[in-house]
Amino acid sequence: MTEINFKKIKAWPFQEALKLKNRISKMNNKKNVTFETGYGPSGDPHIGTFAEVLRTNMVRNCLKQISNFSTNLITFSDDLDALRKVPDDYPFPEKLEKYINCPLSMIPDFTGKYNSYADRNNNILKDFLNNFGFEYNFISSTGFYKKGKFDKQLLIILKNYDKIMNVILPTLRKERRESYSPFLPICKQSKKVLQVPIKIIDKQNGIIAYKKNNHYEETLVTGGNCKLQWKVDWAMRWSALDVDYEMNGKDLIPSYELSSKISNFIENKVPVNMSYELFLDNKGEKISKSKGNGLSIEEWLEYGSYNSLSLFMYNNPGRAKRLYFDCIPKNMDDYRKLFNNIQNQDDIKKLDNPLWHIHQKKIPSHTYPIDFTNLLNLVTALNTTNASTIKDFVRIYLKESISIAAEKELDNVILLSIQYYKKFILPNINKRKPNKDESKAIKKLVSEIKNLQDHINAEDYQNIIYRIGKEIFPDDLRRWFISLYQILFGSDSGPRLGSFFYVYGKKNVLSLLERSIS
RNA sequence: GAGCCCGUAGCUCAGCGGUAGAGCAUUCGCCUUUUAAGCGAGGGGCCCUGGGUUCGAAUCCCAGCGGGCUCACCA
Repeated sequence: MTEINFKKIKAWPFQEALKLKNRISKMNNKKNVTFETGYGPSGDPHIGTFAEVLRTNMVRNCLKQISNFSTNLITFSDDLDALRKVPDDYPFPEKLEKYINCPLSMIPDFTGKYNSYADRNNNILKDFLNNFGFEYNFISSTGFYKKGKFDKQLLIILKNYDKIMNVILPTLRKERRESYSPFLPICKQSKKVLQVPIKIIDKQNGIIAYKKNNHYEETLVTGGNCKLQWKVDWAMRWSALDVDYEMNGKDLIPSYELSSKISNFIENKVPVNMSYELFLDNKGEKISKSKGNGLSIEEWLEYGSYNSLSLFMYNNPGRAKRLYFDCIPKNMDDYRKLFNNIQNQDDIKKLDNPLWHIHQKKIPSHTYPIDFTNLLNLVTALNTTNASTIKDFVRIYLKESISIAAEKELDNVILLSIQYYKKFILPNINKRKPNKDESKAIKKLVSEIKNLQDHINAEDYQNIIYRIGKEIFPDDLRRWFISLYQILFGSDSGPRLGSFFYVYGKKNVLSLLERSIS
C-alpha cells in the first residue's frame, strides 16, 4: 500500500477527519469514534438537518480512510423537547394546538400512521437517510431519558448545579434569569414540559421541587421525569454518548461555546466541531420551516437526482449559499462532469473529487448520457412531456447505443427534466399566431403531409418543409424556420423539423400543425 | 454589541500559492438539408483597497472599506 499524505488533500472532509484524528490519537485506549448529528422533530425534516447528516457522514468516511478507528454515526432526535408552535403547513392545526408545550414524542400522530407526532417526523428523516444508503444509529431522546441512560449525567449536573448556573446565567437577560433552570420538570398531570424555577431537595437521590399552584411538587430528575434545557442537554449528550465529532450551523456557535463550558462540570467531553453556513433563499434570507422559503428535500428530488443534491451539499459548507430551484440544473451537470473526470483520475486525485465523498468512495460505473441542461433544451424545443418521444430524440443525438444501466439513468433524468419543464419553463412559453402568409403555408404543409403515405421518413418531411418555405419566403428561408419554431414551439430555435416530425409521428404532427392555425 | 460569510467578466458564481475560468448575457459568422437539440469565432478583468510572507499572491497573514447573514427570547 502506498503512503498517501492526506494533508495535501484539499477536500474539506479530509481536513476535518485529520483534525479529528489528531485529537483522538492523543486519547488512550480510544478505539471507536462517535459522530453525532442532532435535530428537533418539530415538523417536517429540514433540508439543513439532512445536509448535516450528509456532511458528517462524509467526514466519517474520510476518517475510515485515514485511520483504523471503528466509527459510528448517531442521529439524535430531541423528541422529548416540547412543541412550541404549530407548523404553518400542518394539516390539523386545531388538533395540534392542544398539545403546545408537550413533548413531541407524547403527541399523537393525527395522520394515523405513526405512534406519535415525533415518530412521524423521525421516520420521514430516516426514509431520506435510508434512500441515500447511510448507516446510522437513530436515537430517540425520549427513549434514553426514560430508560435511565442519562441518569448518571443528570445526577452529576444536579451535583454541580450552582457551577453550571453560574456559567449560564450571565448569558441570559434579567427576565429570563428569574425563571431559568437547567432541569425542566415534566408535569405528571398535564404532560407539559415546565419552564419553572426549581429548588434542590436531595442531590444524592436526584430530587428537586418546583412550585405548582400553592405548593411545592417534588420530582426525580432521573428516569425521564425531567428534561434538560437544551444547551445543558447538548453538553450532557456529549458525555453520555461519548461524542467525538459534531457539526452545527453558524447560528449555534455561541451555543456550542456555552455547552463546551457546561461540559466542564459534567464529564468534560467536548467533540471536535465544525460550523457551517446557513442556506439562503433566492432573496438571500435564511431558509426556515416556518417561513416556507427556499427549498425542501422533496422539492429538490422532484426535479433533480439524489446525487445532485449531495453534490450541492458537499460544495463549500463554509459559505452561505443560495438554495433555490435554479441550483438544480447546474448541479446535475456538474455531477456529470465530475463523473467523467473521476474515470481517468489516479487514486490520489480521486480523493479530491466530490463524487468520492458523495458515494462514500464507491463510485458508480455509469450515469445519464446527456447533460441535464441539454435535455431541458431538448424538452423545451420538442415542447412535449412525452418521455418516449424525448428518449427517441436523445438516441438520435447520441448516435451510439447506450448500456442498459445508463438507459435506466436516462429514463430517470428524462422524468426529472419533464417535471422541471412543466414547472419552470412551460408557463413562460408564448406560442404566437401565424400571419396570413404563414397560415397559408402551414395549411399547404398539412395537406401535403396528409397526401403522403403513412411511413414517411425524416428526409421526406424535411423536403416538403423546404419546398413550401421556398414558395412563401423565397428570399429568406431562415425566416420560415424561425417562424415555424415560434408558432409551433414558442421559441426562436428548435430541433431539425424533419427529424422531429418523423419521431413525433404523422398523426401528432398533423394535430400540432392544425392547432396552430385554428 | 458580538460572531460568521462574501467582495473575481454585464449577471450568477467556480478557482484558494505557479499563464484569469465556467454558465448566462453581448457582438460577428454559419441552414437548397450530411447533429439548428444549434455550431464556430470574438469582445469584456487594477481578482475591493493598503501593507506583510514568498522566487512567485486572486489564493496565505494583518489592517481597512463595502455587502449580507446569524446570535444575544426559543431551539
